[in-house]
Amino acid sequence: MNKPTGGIQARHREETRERILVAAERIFAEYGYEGASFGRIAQEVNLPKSNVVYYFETKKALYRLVVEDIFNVWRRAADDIQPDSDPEQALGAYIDTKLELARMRPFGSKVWANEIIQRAPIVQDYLENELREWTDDRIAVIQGWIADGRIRPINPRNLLYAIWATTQHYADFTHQIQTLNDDRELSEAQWDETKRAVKDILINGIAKT
Amino acid sequence: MNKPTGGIQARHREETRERILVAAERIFAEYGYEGASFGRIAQEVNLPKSNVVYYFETKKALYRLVVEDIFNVWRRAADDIQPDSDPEQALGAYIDTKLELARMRPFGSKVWANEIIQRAPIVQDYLENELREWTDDRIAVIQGWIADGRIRPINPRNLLYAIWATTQHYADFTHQIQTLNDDRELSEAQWDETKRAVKDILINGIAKT
DNA sequence: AAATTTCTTGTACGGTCGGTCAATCTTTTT
DNA sequence: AAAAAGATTGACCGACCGTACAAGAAATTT
Repeated sequence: MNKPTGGIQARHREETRERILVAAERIFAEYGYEGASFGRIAQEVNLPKSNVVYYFETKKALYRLVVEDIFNVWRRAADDIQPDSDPEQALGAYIDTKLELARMRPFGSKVWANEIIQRAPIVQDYLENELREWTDDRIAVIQGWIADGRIRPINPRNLLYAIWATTQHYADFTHQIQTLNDDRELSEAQWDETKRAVKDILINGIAKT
Repeated sequence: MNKPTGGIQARHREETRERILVAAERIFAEYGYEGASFGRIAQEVNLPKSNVVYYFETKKALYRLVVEDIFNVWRRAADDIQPDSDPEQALGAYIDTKLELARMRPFGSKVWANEIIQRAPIVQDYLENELREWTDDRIAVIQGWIADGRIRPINPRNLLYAIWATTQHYADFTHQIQTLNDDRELSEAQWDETKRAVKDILINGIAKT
């Protein structure tokens, strides 16, 4: 299906689609599903509205691609949570990666948050299948760590939620955090400190004494 | 300004305003600011659209009242965080109250989340003033606890964010949590377990060893 | 180079929305 | 009971939105 480079047209097509997807992620994040419009997205990428429609057919289809993408990125971030990993190391790396994603892909996170807040009208099937399965797997791993006495017996589900909540907070609530940081973006040093502190708080909560 | 009971009209007025506000909180939460409409809110309370408009003039004004309300409820929840409180007790009570609010007022939390995600187009002044001041006060208290060696030296700001993120997650992501709970609401027992687990994870992260 | 496919773009349409307005009804004030 | 103030409601308007469509331009295939 994938011609090596494709003709001029095929290459251009992919570039344009990608540009639109990036813009759409931002617009959906900042205006919500209803508030976002083809018009605004088109303006963002300097194309006529009808051209954007040509590439993605419907608003819903475009939105779905954006939501699925961030979900898959997050899923990959937890690949290292395995039965034979060192718990503190694996969870620490997971937190680091999630925070890195909060920084680099804040709009995707916001779109996801919006979708869930509104009861997943578009991607409920994703939750029922991929997310549920994936979550149960991770919980089983953590359960195993507890059974082996490698971490304190905390509720794995609530631990996972705490990690998701805390890491995604730095994406979804960026604006609030910046306002409380004298309206300035977090500096490199502040991000490092955040990673340190989040791991400190969450992982200290599970480590064997 | 407050006549004891007011006439029939005044009492009815307050009742109607309150009914509309409750409905609006839900509709704004589930559809977002743009997705919510006077029409939908009116339908919810069984009134003609023009009557709802009569009471609140503009959509923005109605929305603002909803957002300010949840903010004030949250603010009151932290009254016990004082220099001479016992840190673990005070933070534990704060977490309990925030989780109770996540359960009882999930829509308010969702509206707030939406507003922040979209960069606070309506209540930015609130963030710059009330929120900033209030937050700095709480941070100063926690800083004091650390200076007195009553808790481990964690970054107070990140601790506060972790508490907000984790507690509000149970409101904002209710739908995801329910989906991962076999599409069922959390039971009384599960809420108790959640309170226990969240305090366990977060407070264990700060306690002196 | 002719035929075909893909892309670009302006126009138009049916629908919804926030908000206005005037007519009517109800309550309160005088 | 007359007058004034407040509440209810349906009709309406201009703006915007998602989407369909047609016609031409560009690239690809034959």
